Amino acid sequence: MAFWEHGYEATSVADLTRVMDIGAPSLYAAFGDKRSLFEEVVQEYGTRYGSFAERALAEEPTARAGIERMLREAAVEYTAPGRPHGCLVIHAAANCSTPEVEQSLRERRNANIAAFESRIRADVAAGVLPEGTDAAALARHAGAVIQGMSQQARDGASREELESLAEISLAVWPRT
Amino acid sequence: MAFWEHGYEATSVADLTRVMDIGAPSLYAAFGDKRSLFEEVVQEYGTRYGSFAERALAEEPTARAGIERMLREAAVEYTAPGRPHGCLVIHAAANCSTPEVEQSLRERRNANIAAFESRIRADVAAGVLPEGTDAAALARHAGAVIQGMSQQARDGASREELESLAEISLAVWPRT
DNA sequence: CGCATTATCTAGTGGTCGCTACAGAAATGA
DNA sequence: TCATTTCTGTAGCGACCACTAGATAATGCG
Repeated sequence: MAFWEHGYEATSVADLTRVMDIGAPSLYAAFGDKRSLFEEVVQEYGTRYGSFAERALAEEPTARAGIERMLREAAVEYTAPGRPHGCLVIHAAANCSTPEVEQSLRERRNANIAAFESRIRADVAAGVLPEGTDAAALARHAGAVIQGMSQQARDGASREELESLAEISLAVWPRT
Repeated sequence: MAFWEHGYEATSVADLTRVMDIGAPSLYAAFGDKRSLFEEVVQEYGTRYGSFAERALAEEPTARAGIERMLREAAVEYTAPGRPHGCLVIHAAANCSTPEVEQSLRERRNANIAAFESRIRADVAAGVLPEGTDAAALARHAGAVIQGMSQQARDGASREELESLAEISLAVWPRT
């Protein structure tokens, strides 16, 4: 939660020991160092809060339906009361002076866009989407919309505002 | 440049004195403190690098043409060689523990989206865009695309990739 | 109970942060 | 040329950073 809200670098070990209500030595005994704790937090975040994206992509019958559901759920997730707004993976390592941490989350973001693209390509191959569809651009656009939604959630946008943003963004898909 | 690349907080005064090649006391005599120097840098950035957005919006005859040009120019600006990728206003105050700095850039971002919206509303009022156009959603979408482009530029996307992203995003506009 | 082991707390490590007192250098005016 | 003023470089301020050694408390086991 602290990493999520304030990012990797702006969250001090003193902050962590306070919110976890343990002493610093216990933290280091349990997790090794701050970096390792952060990696575990990222993984936990991925399974608990960030999994809606791949679930939507896997469960819906088409790429377009998957990304539509993903964006709609993102509007809800990113503005959920009682937890930090936006996405940890997108923001927590911004302006981080530990290159490994920054790189780790960067790879996650790029992997997500690559997953969009391959899902779209599969639909093109299956004839669900027209032949000339620019899968890479469509994937990058979905990624940009999600990243922008996360940013705007942090900047105070409401769930409704993000939902109408998500909905209008679906107009980029080829008309079938 | 240093603030642009590493953000407000991750750029230390020692970094600044090194790249500016002056002593710390000279820096404080000239700018007051780190915050004031940052504000001046933001203003300088706005007039030198960030002005393409409002220029595009002001010079093009329609909202759609303005935002199209803005997005295309953003693809070039955000990947220009020899300077940091992405937008200072979008990234430099991320995860910043000085609330005033974070708030200052947040207001700039929200003001940009508000400017998009009022430009779109003007076109709706003038009959250039259809009556039922959701100006707020269209504006937020353009903001999300620009923010996502900036993020992806930082994550290594090329100019061409951002250009095709920008182009495909234009499909959200009502067909005339 | 007595002892060994584990966990936790206190206190402090060296380092860096933003920022500044102070002394010496450079520039200015007469 | 000298006195005064402005600037700059050194050196260091207290605060906080991630991290840890050593003392103390809690626990498991015979």
